[in-house]
Amino acid sequence: MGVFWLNELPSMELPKTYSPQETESAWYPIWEAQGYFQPSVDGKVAYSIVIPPPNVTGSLHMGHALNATLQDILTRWHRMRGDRTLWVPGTDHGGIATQNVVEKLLRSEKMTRFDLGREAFLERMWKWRGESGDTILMQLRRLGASCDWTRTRFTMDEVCSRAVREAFVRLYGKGLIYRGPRMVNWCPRCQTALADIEVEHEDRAGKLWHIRYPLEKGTGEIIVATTRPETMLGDTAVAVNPDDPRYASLIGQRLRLPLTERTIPIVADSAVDAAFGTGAVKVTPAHDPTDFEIGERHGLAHVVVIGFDGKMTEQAGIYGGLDRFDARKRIVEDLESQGYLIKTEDYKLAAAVCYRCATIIEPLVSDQWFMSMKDLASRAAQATRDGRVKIFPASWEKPYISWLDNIRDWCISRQIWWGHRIPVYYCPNSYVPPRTGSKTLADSKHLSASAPCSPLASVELPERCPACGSTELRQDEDVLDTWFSSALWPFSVFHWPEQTDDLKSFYPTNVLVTGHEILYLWVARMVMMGLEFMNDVPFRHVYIHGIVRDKQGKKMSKSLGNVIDPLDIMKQYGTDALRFSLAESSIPGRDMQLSNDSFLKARNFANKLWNVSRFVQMNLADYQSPENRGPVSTPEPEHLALADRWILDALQGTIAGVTEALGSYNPAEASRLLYEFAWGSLCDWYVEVSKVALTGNDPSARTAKQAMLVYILETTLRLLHPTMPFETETIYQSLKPWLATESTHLMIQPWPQADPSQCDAISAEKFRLVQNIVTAIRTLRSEAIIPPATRTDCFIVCSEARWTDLLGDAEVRATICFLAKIDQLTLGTEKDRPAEFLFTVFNGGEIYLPAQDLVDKVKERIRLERNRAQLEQLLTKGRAMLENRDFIERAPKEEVDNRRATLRETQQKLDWLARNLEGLSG
RNA sequence: GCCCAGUUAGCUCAGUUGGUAGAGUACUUCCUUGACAUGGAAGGGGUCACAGGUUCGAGUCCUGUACUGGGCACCA
Repeated sequence: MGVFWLNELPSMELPKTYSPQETESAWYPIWEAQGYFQPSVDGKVAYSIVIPPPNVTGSLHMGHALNATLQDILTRWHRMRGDRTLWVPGTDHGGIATQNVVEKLLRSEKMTRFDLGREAFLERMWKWRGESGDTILMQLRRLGASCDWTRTRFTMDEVCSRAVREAFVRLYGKGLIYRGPRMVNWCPRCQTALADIEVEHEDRAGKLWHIRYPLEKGTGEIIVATTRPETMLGDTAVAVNPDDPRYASLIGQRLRLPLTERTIPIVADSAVDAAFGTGAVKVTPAHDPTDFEIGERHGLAHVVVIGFDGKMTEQAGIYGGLDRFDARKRIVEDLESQGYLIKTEDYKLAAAVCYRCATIIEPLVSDQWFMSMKDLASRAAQATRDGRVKIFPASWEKPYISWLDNIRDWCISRQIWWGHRIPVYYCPNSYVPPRTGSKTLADSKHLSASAPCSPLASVELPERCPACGSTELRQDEDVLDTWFSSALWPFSVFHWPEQTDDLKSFYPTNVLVTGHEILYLWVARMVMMGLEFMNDVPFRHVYIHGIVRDKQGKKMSKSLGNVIDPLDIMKQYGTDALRFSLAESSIPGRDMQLSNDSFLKARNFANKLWNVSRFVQMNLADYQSPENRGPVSTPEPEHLALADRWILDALQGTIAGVTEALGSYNPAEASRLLYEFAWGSLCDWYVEVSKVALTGNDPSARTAKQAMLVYILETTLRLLHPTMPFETETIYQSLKPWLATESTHLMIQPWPQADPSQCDAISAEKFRLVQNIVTAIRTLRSEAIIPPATRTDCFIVCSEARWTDLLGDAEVRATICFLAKIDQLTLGTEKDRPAEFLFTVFNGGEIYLPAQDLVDKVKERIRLERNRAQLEQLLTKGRAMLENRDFIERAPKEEVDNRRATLRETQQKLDWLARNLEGLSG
């Protein structure tokens, strides 16, 4: 339970086993209690992020975990950099999605929302949201999200609601919001209109029915094809292309509409593609957007045969009352039995479905609220064109701008109850829009024209109609699209329209972090609203991350049953491992497939970090941190050994690289660099090398190494903290006795600064040679199957003058001996080489392991022949290149020189090999 | 139909300005040595989807093809 041992045990030893569950639970409340999540008052510049508010429905899924992890990495990083950092959390009421959840609950009680009535239903909604609305926020805490919870918002709290009303009233006043009858996408299941962008297209198997429409007079006929035969009852024309010779003579004549008593005209319209099907189209103005437009052009009547409930209307005659799909079946049967059905084809169609419930959309004419988008959209597009809103990765800019350029007006009214009710009021003398589904187009036009009072848009509940003084005011029944309030989120969270300090300090925010699936639905609209109401963009950067997919590349979804629950991963591998894994997989511009391998890798990395920290700590017992050296002491240059200079150089590269990667929204690169440094450099080499000094009998060398280890580890912890906050904080606490600092928590330590003075390319190259020699010896031992426990002597012939000093250095020699399990290392010339030996080469010379009884001459010969074959291949390739005159003449001189050097090295190695092979046979 | 990505080791994926292809995992061999077997050392394994082109040189740049995924439009 918790990490109380940290506070209770004076030794502060890290437990032997890394168990994330124990170390992760304690820090969050401590950080929060310290007020670290709130913006510091003394930061130089503000840095703010506003969370994409998750719906109050459901709980944290992997997409949320990714989104939140990336935001938290940025937030923690900027906080460490000393910025006045704020991450605002909150939730979205989620409109239709949330209402659907509660309606489902009602259904299990055999009730509908209409049974309850609006008021009781909304009570139910609020109760439900009170019970489960904060679940996801608790889970974000669990993930480590360093949000400022004192600023938590909900899109339907009073602060946000007021902003919604204010925005609506202002837009209405400018004439940018209007109401009117239009053809909209209607979801018969959700019982509401949807915006175009809320309609998804799914490929579904369908049929194309060919139906014969006989001419009213004479014996001719026209064959039309349709995927929705039930709409034929609402046909008011058949259209053909004016240039289609097949039908030229028929234009203006009338057809008998099968199954009805009606006749309909044949009209010519250029929207008809003569090449498709029969070239003749049945026209149903009341039930199809294209037909609606044809109908407008030709003055065709609307015959509404499908109602808002998805059932056939009275106008559908004997089919009235049937569900639209049952009616389709019946109509096809009747057409067939009466000889009107010519043929039926299989047909693949992109069905328009509701993005919330996948029900097939019915295009219907209805009276709705719309928002004019052209002007707002072009300003938004301009903001990206001139760089005020930059999108990362930039490849999303083109589709984003193209969407804005081709925008159509936004249907913002919804016929649901959960949401912001439209702040428009009607008196008895004003036009009242027809209740959806009950009136036709013609009715509402009439009512609108004759009303003496105008509807009243008002932020606060008005007392009376300003025109006629009536106090009998009725509010509009519709609620706003949930994305309307989301669009105001970046400033409504700061109490707009109040000019609060927060609004002034933190708007515009620095970055919006989101997936590309809501780029248009949400991001574009925030930019438009920000420009409109704040006269500035809502964020400078849009960081678009990938969508989490499963191993088959499918989007994770409950219905597919392929979800990986982040809570399970946290339980199994730890939160830090989950975070690291998400960050490391988050390649810019690409969706990610998370596999168990990825979590495993991250968990093992966390474990490695834990253990190297234990190693450092176990070796600090006699170490006193130097005083008055600032928070972390860099060892004095004169005490630095080769390996120290090398790791400092590598650390500088890592600091610079990680900082650059985070700044360019590339957490995968940052994670990769940290993994490589921590594991590949620190653990694999530096720690091993340090054992020589730590176990040796030179106290000053020991102390210097201890200082180095503390410094390197502590810096690594800081670099890793934004990604793995819990583990790094735990380790940091255990390291505090040696830090010579008043520091409290790692979370608020400064981000490491790259220090060019610590770069040391020469030492780096020297150390690489040491690595090269050690690896060569290890390989040799492994190939010759010398057990690790067996120590041997080593004889080196170094033919590069520049390395002889290095290999003469006692410390370097001790290092090589330790790492390669060598007893006695001798430097000499070729003529002194031992008589019996194992042999290999490195980039600067020859390595002999004098090992008389270990040499099996036959095996050794085979081994060396194999090595020779490899080298010869390289040599042939290298020679061919250098014999190519074009290469010599055209390639950069440096490149050619490099090749020459490499070739010389290879040749030399080969010579040595050949000579030793001779020696072996002789 | 248009546009955008992707195609690299058995698997999951990196690869910045063109210069002899990398990681994790899996596999083989050796090792439980006082940080770590959730580990260490070494090794095998790749015509970088295909076909052209540019270039001294292409995984990387250009064109085309195939397949996969995504976005947009049409869909009577």
